[in-house]
Amino acid sequence: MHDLKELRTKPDFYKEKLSRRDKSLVNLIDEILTLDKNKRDIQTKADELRKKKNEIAAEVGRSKDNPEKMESFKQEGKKVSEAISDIEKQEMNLNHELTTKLLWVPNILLDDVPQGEDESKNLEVFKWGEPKLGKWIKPHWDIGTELKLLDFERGVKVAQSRFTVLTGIGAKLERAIINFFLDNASTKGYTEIFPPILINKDAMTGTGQLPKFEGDFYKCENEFLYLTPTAEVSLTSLHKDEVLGYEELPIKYCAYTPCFRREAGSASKDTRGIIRQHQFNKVELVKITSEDTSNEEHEGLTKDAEELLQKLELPYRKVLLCSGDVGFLLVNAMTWKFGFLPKINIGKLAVVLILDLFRQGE
RNA sequence: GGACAGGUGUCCGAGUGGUUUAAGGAGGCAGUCUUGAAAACUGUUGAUGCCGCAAGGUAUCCGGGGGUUCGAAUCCCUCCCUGUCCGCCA
Repeated sequence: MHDLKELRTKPDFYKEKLSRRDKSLVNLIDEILTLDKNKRDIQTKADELRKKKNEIAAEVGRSKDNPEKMESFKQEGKKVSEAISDIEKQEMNLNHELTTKLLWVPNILLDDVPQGEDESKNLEVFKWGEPKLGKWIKPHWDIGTELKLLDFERGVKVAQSRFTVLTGIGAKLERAIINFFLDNASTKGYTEIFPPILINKDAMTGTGQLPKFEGDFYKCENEFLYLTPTAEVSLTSLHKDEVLGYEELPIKYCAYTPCFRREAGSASKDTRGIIRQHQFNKVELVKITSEDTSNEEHEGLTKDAEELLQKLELPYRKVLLCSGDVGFLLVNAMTWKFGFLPKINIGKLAVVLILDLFRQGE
């Protein structure tokens, strides 16, 4: 969540930066500023009333020996309390509306993000290897089924469509890749973490997943827990509410978790095969850095991840996403387009500014 | 799932409805003493919002939320968390 005070002090800066994503965000900022003004007015009024309440309550205490006087103070106090209760309701509504709106303000993009509305303006920055095309080309769902690596029907039997069962070599391959990624990360100095798979609401909100993506997650009934959509949530929340010294940075974490997404609203998109699953496995790399080393740490992280593709001899193109294509939480994003299937992202790498999650230490 | 005990400031810890301030201690900071340090003594020391040019004022904060009351850390309800014991069980 953005700092309201910052936003109040330099609204034009925010408007300019945010309109790179979407012009309508300017209006959102204006709405927030108006709400903020109202909230502060109401709060001042409420403070005055509460002061009066405190004074009257003290008078009641002092007039113990005088029942008549005491009674009259009590009556007065009652009236003030009622007025406070009214105004506090307004205060609460305004506050609620204000934080909700604030949570809907996306992160500010870094300057190097190319301007553009859709993926046609994305910028290819690097290319590695050449895809080898042959007559034997088949879609992965055919190969997977024929070699008995993937079983789509039985996934439905156990769960639902878009839950796929990996069998035999397929299961072993999945496990091997996870191990390969984790081991590689360990040699690069990332501390391996095995986090909880269920995540509480605070962590989900702190990392910006909520309220924007509510509906995209699986949620436990009668519990305030969500199935993790990405290990990023738990890894960055590990240090929630902590003050970190510069000497502790950068902190480097890696984690394997299964990830769960409802993929609501994307019913007809990339449904075939294992591209867009409700449950998938991911090895996540996270660095917590100071602002001044952020860029070089990001570059290092990119390299660490890219090395895996090269070791696996997978040709790829590295693409910098444009302003219209960068996700809500991200300040910039690099994505790897895999082989000759231009539509498929095999990974996305981004600088994520988690505002409100860390306080800056001295 | 059941029973009990807890959750108070940077930390420890007192506080079962009221007189201006959440007692006291530790730690931190400043000072006195000392060649210097330690000890001792004295003083000081929270966060956040709002108003104000400022000095300052004011409100909120005792796990979260709600309620009772003129007044709540304190009483009631509810949820979360921690500990101990019991039951159940992949």
